[in-house]
Amino acid sequence: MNVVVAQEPSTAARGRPGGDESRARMIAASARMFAERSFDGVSVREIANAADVNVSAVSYHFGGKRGLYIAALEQLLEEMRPVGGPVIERIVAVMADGAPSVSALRDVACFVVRHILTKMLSGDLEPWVTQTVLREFQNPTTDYRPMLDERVLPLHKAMGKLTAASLGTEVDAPSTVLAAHGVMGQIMVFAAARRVVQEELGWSEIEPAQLETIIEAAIRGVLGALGLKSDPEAC
Amino acid sequence: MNVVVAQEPSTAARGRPGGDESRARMIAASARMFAERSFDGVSVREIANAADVNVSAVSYHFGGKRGLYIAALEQLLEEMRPVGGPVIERIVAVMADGAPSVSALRDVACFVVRHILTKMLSGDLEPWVTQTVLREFQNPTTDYRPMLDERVLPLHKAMGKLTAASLGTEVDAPSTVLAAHGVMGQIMVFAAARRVVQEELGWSEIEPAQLETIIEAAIRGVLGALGLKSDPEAC
DNA sequence: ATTTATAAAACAAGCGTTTGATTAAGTGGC
DNA sequence: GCCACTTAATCAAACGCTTGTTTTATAAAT
Repeated sequence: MNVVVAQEPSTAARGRPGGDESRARMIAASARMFAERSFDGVSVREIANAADVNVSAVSYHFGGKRGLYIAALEQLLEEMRPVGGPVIERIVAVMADGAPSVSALRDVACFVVRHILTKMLSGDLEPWVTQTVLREFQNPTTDYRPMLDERVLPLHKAMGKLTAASLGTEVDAPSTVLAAHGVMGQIMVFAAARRVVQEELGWSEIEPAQLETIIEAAIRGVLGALGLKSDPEAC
Repeated sequence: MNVVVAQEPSTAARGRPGGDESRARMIAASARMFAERSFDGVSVREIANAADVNVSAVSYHFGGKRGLYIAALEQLLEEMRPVGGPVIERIVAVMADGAPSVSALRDVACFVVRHILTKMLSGDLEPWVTQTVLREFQNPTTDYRPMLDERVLPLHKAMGKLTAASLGTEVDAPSTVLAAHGVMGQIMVFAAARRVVQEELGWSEIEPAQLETIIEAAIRGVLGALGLKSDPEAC
């Protein structure tokens, strides 16, 4: 996780410096631990050790363990922005000019699959970031509500528009919403099952060649599910 | 979760009775709690309260919290048997007579989708049972290894056979394995996202009519992804 | 002198497990 | 049939440890 330390404005701050760095280290260390072991599986002392701060720093800077947890989620939310943003923009753009052609729909569908899988499976995002998203998707909680509201559902809305245009159904029809979920399922399953896939195919890492194989398989499936000509080589 | 209490043989046991009932109640209460809040999020005292036993009963009967945890997982494993078993049998059966026809492949694919979704989304399995499976699929752990080895991977192997026959690819080719994952993703996404789907479509419960709508959408998507004629009404 | 941050120590609460006593059953001798 | 003994299960209390938070002192800056 890349954590940006806020640059102070030119007016000098008073007091002992270093709080920004400490807060950043605590957020970075804890975000990963919370993602991997969830809230109760991580102790304040472990976070403090990993972040190289005193154990009381968590209460001092964040008001307590839960405050740090919320701060870490907000950081994750920010990290997720480049995943769905471009997809939504591309889908909205292709719809802007009236009913898009089959060719245009295929191009968008190909882009969607390629972009999301590249973001999720290459080094851009750590695996546990996508794990956190998937867990929230599966079991929505109050804590992660913004993740759902601001990242997942808008992406789903956009996918619904692409699906409606491809299948010739109404955007808000249940069959469209469900088909869009099916399409997302075909993409997200590779994030969810990345370790299982690696084990089954004997891949120690997902290198660019393997990523391309996954993208191609996913494109074929998604085009097929959308009723578009499923020939990924044309992408 | 239906927990069966072992019937004692005709020879009477010595000692105070009731241990079987207490163990069953502890397993049932804890399985759900572990699924919802994972191991560290549940305390022995909470389990004891929910199961109406003394707190020391966990250590007495199971050797401790972790022993109970393992026992609960084994129970879940048993619960999952009727989900994948019939699917594997059906796929194996259709392959037994050489290359199946497209019509036969469609029938099997329809059955697979209908069976799995019916098991997962109707009252047959509690939502948190499927949540546990999905969590293990996403983040395989030592604890859940049998769930993966004995339930999930065999089902995936069978799905790979169906996929290879449908797409005309080699069973063990990476593209087949990945396409099979895509197909499973299209089905499992409805278990994973059941709460999100309910919220989006305004469904308070997934009644039989809604379940049928989901099944139909999933069948259409799966048939499309498998390159089979995607007309679910023919199922 | 003030403000901000850090550190060590302590606190109260909860944790999982153990201990010793009690209860509820069955068994065998008389 | 009654009683003593054995076995299995349950109970309340206690234990040692870990938890998140607070307190007080110290350090580093303006």
